[in-house]
Amino acid sequence: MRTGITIKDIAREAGVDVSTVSRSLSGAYGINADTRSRVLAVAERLNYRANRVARGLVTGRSHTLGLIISDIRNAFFAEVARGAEDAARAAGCDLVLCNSDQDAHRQMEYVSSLAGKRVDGILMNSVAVLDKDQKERLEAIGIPIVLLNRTPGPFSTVCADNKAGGRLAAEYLLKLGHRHVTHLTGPAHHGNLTDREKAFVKAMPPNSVTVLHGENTFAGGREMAQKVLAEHPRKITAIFAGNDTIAFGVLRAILDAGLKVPDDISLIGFDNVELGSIVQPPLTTIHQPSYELGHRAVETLLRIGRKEATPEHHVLPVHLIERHSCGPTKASS
Amino acid sequence: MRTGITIKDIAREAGVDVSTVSRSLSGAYGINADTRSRVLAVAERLNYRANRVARGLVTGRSHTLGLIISDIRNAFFAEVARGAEDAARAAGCDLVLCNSDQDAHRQMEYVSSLAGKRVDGILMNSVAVLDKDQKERLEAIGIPIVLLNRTPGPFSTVCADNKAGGRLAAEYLLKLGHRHVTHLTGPAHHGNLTDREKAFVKAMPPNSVTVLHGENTFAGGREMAQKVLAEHPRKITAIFAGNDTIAFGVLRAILDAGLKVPDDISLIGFDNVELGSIVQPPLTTIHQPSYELGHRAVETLLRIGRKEATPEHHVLPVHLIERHSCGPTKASS
DNA sequence: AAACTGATTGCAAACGTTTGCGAACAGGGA
DNA sequence: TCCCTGTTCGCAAACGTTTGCAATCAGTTT
Repeated sequence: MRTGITIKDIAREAGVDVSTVSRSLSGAYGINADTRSRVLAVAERLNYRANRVARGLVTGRSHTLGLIISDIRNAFFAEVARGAEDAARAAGCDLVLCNSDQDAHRQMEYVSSLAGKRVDGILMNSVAVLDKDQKERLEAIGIPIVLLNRTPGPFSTVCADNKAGGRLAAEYLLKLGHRHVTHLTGPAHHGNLTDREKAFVKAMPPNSVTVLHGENTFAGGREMAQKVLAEHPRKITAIFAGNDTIAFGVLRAILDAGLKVPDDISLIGFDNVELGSIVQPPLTTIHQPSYELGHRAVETLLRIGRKEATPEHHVLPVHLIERHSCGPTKASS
Repeated sequence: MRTGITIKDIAREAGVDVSTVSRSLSGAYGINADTRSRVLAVAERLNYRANRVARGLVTGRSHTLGLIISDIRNAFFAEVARGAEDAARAAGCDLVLCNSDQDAHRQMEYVSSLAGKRVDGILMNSVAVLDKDQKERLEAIGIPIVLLNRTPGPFSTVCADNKAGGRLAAEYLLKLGHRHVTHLTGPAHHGNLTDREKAFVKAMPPNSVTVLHGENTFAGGREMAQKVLAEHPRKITAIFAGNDTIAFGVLRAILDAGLKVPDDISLIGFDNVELGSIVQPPLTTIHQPSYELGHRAVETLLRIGRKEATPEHHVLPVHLIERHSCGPTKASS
C-alpha cells in the first residue's frame, strides 16, 4: 500500500541513494554537509514524514509504551496516566491506554496485544489477580514491565507506601477514639488495596475492624456502605475506604441515609484526589503522589529497558491530609 | 534485530512455505484443512505471536487510533477516553493517549507523530486553537479525523448539543430570577466552550452577563471566581461555569469566601460528572453523554476510514440535571 | 489420450526503513 | 609514482509480514 511520500522519493529527487537520505535524516556521521542540507531541503519541500512502522521493523524499537490500568475514570489513575504520558513524551515515546477493569483475562489480552505490536515496555496496575501460570507467561514474553504496586517477583515496581498509609489511617482513627471501624475496599486480591488493608488491620486492636470487599468504584463504595449501614445501624463509628473514589461513594450513601459526617460517622479515604477538598465535608485522606508515580514508573521502565538491569523497587512516601470528615467519638471508650 | 519467533520458524518446523503459514494463520481460503491445523499446532507449540509492526507495514493499517484531548485528568475527558477505548478495543484497535493542554503547537506535534506511526485515525478534542495554515496541513495529512466539537470544515464531528446546553442554562437561571450573572469559562477560542458561551449569552437579556476566560481546570475556576468575587462583591447572583471541573473550582472559591450556595450565589455547571452529586451542595448542571461521545466518535472514525465517505456530523442531546446549587434570587426583579 | 478444471501450495516481490560493507575518490607522505 | 588514510557515498541485505501469480497435481470431461 502506498501511503505518502517515502525516502525513495527524496532519494530520486535529490539524486542520491536512499541510504544517504536515511543517514542525512538521522544526522549520522559520514555525510557531507552540502549533500545533507540538500537532502534536508528536499525532504522539507516534499513534506516528508518518516514512517515509524518501517523504522520500528528494522530497529526493533517501537517507541511506544503500554499502560494497563483498571479504569481511567478513576481520578487517581487519570493522574498516574498524565504523569506517565508526560514522561513518555519527554522520552519520545507514546502511550497506549488500556482499561482492564482488573480482569485477569483482559489484562493478559492487553499484554499479548502490546507484545504483538512490540512495545518497548509495559506499565501495569497490578498482577495480583493473575495466577502463577499467567505470571510466568508474562515473564516469558520478555518485555520490560514495571508494576504500579509492590509485588514479589522479577518485575520492577513503583508504588506508594501503602502499608505506611494503612498504618497512618489506623493510628489517626485510634487517636480519635474509634474502636469499631469498617474497612470498605475493592476486590480481595488487589495489590495496593490489599497492602493498605493488611497494614490497617494490623495496626488496629484485634477484632476492632471488619472488612468488606466490593467494586473499586463510586458505585461499589456506595453499595458497600449501604449494606454496612443497614446491618450495623449504630455500632461502627468510622469507615476507612480503600481509596477516595470508594470514599465518595460511601459518603454518598451516608448522606442518603440521613447521617452526618463526621458527627455520626467518620470517614477517611486514600489517594488525595483533587476533588476531595470540595466534597462536604472535605475528605480526610492519605496523600500519595499519583502524578509522580506515573512519571517515575515510565522513567524506570525506560531505564531497565535499555540494559538487562536488575529490577528496581521504588516506594514513594505518603502522608495524612487532615480535613473535616473525621472527628472524635462521642462516647470515647 | 531478532525478537521472538517468527513465521519463518513455523514454516521450517511445519515443512511448508511462509506464505502457507500466513494464509493458515489468517484463515484465508485455499488452504487444506490438514495443513492448516498442522501449522496452527506448530504455532501454538512455539507460542507464536504475530508481529503487528511487520503486518502493518505491508497492509498499511496499524489498527491504532490516536486520541488527542486537553487533559485526561478532567473527569469529562476520562469518561470520553473510556468510551473511546471500549469502542476501539471492540474493533481490534488500540488507543494512544495524547494530552495537549489545548496548546496548538503540541496538538500539531501529536498529529505529526501519530501520522508518522500511520494510525488509522485520529480523535481530536478541538482544532479551534489552530490557525488556517495548520488546519490545511491537518487536512493534507490524509488521515481520517473526527473532532469532538462542532467545527465547520471538512472534518467529521461528534459532539453534544452545546448550544442547547447553553440555552438551557440561561433559561433555567432566568426562570429563577437571575439578571446579573457571570459566565466563567476556559480559553477564548475553545470549540465546545465557545458554543456554550455564545448560546448562553444570546439567550440572556442584553448586558445581563459578563464573561471571564481563564484556565479550563479546577485551579482556573477557582482563580476566576476569586477575581469575580473580589470585584463584584454583591452584584452578581449566579455563575454559569463552562464545565463541571471549572464549577468545582468556583465552588471552592465561593466556600472559601464564606459565602453560601445557593443562598448567596447560584452555580450551574456543564458535563454532569459523577462527582457532581456529592459536592455540597450537589451541583446543578447540564448533562452530556460523555461516554457515548467517545464511543460514537471512534465508531464514526472507523466508518469514515474505510471508504472515502463524506463527513458525518453527530450531535448528541443534553439535558438539565436539577440539583441544589441553584435557587431563586432573593429580591427577584 | 488430450485438455480442462479446481484445489493446494510455493515463489518472489513488496511495504519503508536501517546498516554493514565495499567502492570511489582525494589528499598527503615517502 | 606509489601507497596509505580518510571522507563520502552506493549496494544490497535485512526486519516479518502479505499477496499476486505461477506451478503442481489429481480428478474430470471430451
